[in-house]
Amino acid sequence: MAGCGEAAPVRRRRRDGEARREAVLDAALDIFSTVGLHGASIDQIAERAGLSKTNLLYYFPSKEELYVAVLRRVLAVWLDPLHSLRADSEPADALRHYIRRKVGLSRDAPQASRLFCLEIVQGARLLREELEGPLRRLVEEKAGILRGWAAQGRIAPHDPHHLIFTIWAVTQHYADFATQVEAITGRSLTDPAFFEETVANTQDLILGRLGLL
Amino acid sequence: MAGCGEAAPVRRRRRDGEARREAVLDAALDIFSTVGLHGASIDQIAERAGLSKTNLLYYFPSKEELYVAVLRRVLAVWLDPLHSLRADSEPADALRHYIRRKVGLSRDAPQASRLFCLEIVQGARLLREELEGPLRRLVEEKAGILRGWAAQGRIAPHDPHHLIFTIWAVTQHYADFATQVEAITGRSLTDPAFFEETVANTQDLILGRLGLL
DNA sequence: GTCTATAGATGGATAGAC
DNA sequence: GTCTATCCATCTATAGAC
Repeated sequence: MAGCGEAAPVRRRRRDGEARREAVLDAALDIFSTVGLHGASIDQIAERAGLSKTNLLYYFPSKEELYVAVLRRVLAVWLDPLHSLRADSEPADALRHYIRRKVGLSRDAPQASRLFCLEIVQGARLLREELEGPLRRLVEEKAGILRGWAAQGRIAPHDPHHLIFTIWAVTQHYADFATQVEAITGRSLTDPAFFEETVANTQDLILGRLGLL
Repeated sequence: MAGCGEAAPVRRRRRDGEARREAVLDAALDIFSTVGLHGASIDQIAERAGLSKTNLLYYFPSKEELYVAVLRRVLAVWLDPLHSLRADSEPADALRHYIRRKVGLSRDAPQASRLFCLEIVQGARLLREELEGPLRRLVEEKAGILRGWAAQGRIAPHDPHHLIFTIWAVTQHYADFATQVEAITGRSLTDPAFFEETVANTQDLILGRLGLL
């Protein structure tokens, strides 16, 4: 056991493997969100990430496991803004802020939104437990806050589930259906004026519904 | 050339071939809307339609042409309700009716909505001309009607594009994200009470925004 | 960790008989 | 119009050298 150290392989920067995994996840998001799970090939993803197919399979054991890894990452980002709805906030401010963040995500992470959309539309085979467990609980908690505000007369009576779905539907539409929005209006969220219009329109819609305008 | 008639092949009911094509299109909609273009195999579609793979390829020359045929059929259904927005209607009635029809489509033809969604989310490679041509013109016409109503003071000032996108986003959400809606609420549009709630909620949202409540 | 080579399976599409 | 047989491309995943 003497003489260890000399024969050791070149040591790259620590966490280099982690960076490589991240690169693969980024590339996979790109591709999966454009052509779906079945339309993507490992080869294609590997090429975009700058490594070989075989090498990619060293980091992720199968295409499906890579896909799920990307999905989990996306879901975390996607759920994050909802946490900012707190019982002790001013309802109008909190909702304005939430809507702005959601539209911001549609602008800054449209691929994440699209991948999530593809998975849900196709039945969420690989995400079902996440939806029925953590997501359901989170929505229930936030619905409780909305009901509380309504009971205190701070916002108009309404169905909190439908309200939340409405916010999701409208804000994500500008990412998921960006192709259509652009075909019809010639504009997209990367245009700052269009972004602000979209935020304002959605805020007016929701706050109006709750008697906050 | 004498004696014709005896040797002729058994003549099936007229338009039998057409019925066969329809069966294939139905099966293809089922499958494509669940697993996407690339996730579907001709074999699978043929089996569901009750014929062989080779035979299917007799009716449709390739998988992609079959896919496009299904898409065109879907788009026609999808656009139809918008035609009912007419300048000579009463704004509140016309919008209520339009929203009810759209939610009705989400209940009765969710697969069509999902297939359309999948195609748009993935960039509408095979539908782009349809979007930039006919759809864009149709929306422009209806936006004109909304602007007219606003100019006459019959509805509040607003951006007609965003208004139309909002209606689409919310109504289609209940078809496209039905999995998520069901995971969270345990309910779906096939439940008549939930259907009516959804219609009423969307109508209130839109009519409220236009000062019609 | 990265490579070459290849196994093993699927699936789109065609040829040609009936 | 429908069938059998088959070709050929693609793609996932593994084996094994370095």
